[in-house]
Amino acid sequence: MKVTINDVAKLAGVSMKTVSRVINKEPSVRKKTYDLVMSAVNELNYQPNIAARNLAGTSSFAIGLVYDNPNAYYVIDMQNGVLSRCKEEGYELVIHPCSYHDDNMQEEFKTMIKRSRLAGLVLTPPLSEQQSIIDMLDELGVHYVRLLSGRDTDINERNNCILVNDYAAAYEITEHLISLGHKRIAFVLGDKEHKSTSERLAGYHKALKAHNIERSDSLIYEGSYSFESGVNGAKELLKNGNPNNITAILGGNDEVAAGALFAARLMNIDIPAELSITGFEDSPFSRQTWPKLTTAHQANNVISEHAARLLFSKARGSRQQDKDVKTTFTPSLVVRESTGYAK
Amino acid sequence: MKVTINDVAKLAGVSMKTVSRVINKEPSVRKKTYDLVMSAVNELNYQPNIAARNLAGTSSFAIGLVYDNPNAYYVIDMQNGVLSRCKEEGYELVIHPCSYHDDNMQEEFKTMIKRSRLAGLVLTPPLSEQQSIIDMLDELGVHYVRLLSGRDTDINERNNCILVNDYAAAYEITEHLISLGHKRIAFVLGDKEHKSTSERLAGYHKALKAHNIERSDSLIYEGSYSFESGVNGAKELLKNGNPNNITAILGGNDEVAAGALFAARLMNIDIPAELSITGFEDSPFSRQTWPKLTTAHQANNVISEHAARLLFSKARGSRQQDKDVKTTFTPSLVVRESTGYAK
DNA sequence: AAGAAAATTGACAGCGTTGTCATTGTGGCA
DNA sequence: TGCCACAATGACAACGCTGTCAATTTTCTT
Repeated sequence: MKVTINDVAKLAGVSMKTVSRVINKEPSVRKKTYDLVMSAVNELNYQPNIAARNLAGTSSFAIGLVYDNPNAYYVIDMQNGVLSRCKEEGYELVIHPCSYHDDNMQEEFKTMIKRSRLAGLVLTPPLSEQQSIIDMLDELGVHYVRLLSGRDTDINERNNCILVNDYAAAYEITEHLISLGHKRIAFVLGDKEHKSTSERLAGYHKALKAHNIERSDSLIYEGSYSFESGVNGAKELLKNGNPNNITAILGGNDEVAAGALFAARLMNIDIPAELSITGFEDSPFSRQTWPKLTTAHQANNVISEHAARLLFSKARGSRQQDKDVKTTFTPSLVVRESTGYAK
Repeated sequence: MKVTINDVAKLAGVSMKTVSRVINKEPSVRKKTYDLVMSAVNELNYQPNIAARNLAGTSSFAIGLVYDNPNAYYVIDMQNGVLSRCKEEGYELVIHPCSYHDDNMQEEFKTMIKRSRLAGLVLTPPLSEQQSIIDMLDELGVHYVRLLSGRDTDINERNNCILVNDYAAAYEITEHLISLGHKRIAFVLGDKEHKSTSERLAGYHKALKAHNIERSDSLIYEGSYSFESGVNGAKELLKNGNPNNITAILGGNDEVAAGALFAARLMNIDIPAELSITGFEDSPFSRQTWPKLTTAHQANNVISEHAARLLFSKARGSRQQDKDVKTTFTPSLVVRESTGYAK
């Protein structure tokens, strides 16, 4: 019933170890032997036993994805990207959502790492930006790759990071609004624990400056990456008859923008005639509002796939830094119906 | 560095096997011995090696969640529910999205099952409703629990199913609309491959009949569980000046309802003054549209947690059918702003 | 063509648990 | 008290693979 490595070895007429070499794609196996073994593998439909490999080998055949993010679309994209790479490599994916607010999270996290002896971890914001976590992983000697908001110049982040250039993207979005004649542009920020928040804010400031538009703190609402925050932010910014003459609102992400849209509707404000709104990320969200959102496209599944790629190439030993691993991504502007000329 | 079962045994002054018994909660260990071992476990902060347990034991310490569902909120809820149970039991969760359209999916699926020797599987619709999959799993002798749309009376579905009574929920939703005076109630159906679609339709029919309202095929749009389908369905149903005098639309789920809402807005139809719309599932979606959706609340995370519960209780050997496993769930009506009196 | 170096393969001992079965301890009953 | 049944524990061999290192074969030198 169960086919083991011995059965394959017997059929191929080689030693068990040689079969092991073949399935692990180790070098120094003659082509002829390789083919011989592979045909035996196929004939018997052999599936290596993961548990045995984990036990005998130094590293395991599973990687972990760690996140603390309430945004379902984001998480699913991340999972799918990493998963597609895992499939390719014959690894399993263990998902590990956790809450960074939780005090004993870190301890629990450590336990789980030690238990499962994962081959590596993909960390997403904001955990990827938390120094204490990084330190712990370094101490434990675990391979990991961090997904971060950052610019090309941030290469001091060693070589285990995938950077998303929110700064440039925010610049582009802001400039788009400016080009439509907007000058009083508000910003509903995301969680301040996320580096993306400060990066996006910095990009926005930079664009304002480049076009000689004065910045004002009264245009900034410090919120979080949620629909509710978008609602509250817009309400706050526009209350009392919009004293700041805001003509456009940058949403920290698509959810926030959708929330702002919602609030605008409650206040009978027409989008985009009276107010322009933009999102960030281009999640399905941005196509399911009315009107559809102008946003910055960020292919989270592609990004996370590259994160996994980088992780595997690191875990395999840094023989070669895979060239097809792209380590910097810049979201690009997608113009839809939620932005228009300033009134 | 690494603490093994031997270290614990030595410290506790018992044999390795006894420690094994304790950590596996096997009966027939004296209380005194148990405490002795446990204190050694705690002192050394011992973590059993999962790989070794998998290899030596008959079943592994991970379960799988299988889904083919584009709805991110749904998937995340499912994952989180199962995950919370896994944490409790010290198991890992391996996620396995797959596409039932894909021809070699089944083969690939089989391979992965054999590879990872999972302790069990939680299957979600529509895969849980696909006979060929069930047959394959039976043949492989894998434990599984199915999440299905069905009624209490469907107990012929052996005892490894968790039922969601969409029939009753659709009845309730439809009755809600009828009580508001609606008589021309349209229905944008979900994918026909999903049993929930026919169940929801049946509940709707039943409610119409109970209130002597004639049914009409011209009020039914056969779509799928997506936003786009909701848009198209509503457009189709209401086109040419709404010849069927539709005053309410049942969305197959919240996404569909959101799509219908979107379409209505494009057609300048006021919700709920001119048209009532309802969703299904009470996903975050239903609170992020304007107006918010009347829907049927379905706690997917709770449901999936119970599915995992059931799976564990089965896998442990059917000693006792855990009484705290609830196997039937009926979504309940949540009235929000998208429904109103018929005009 | 012999000898050395390099490439390829194999033998064998773990990896850290659990299953099996044998051994020891404990309490009940005649 | 002595014997038996049964509960509690232990010894030891798997589980299916990989790491190590030694043996063999091939290739290259001169």
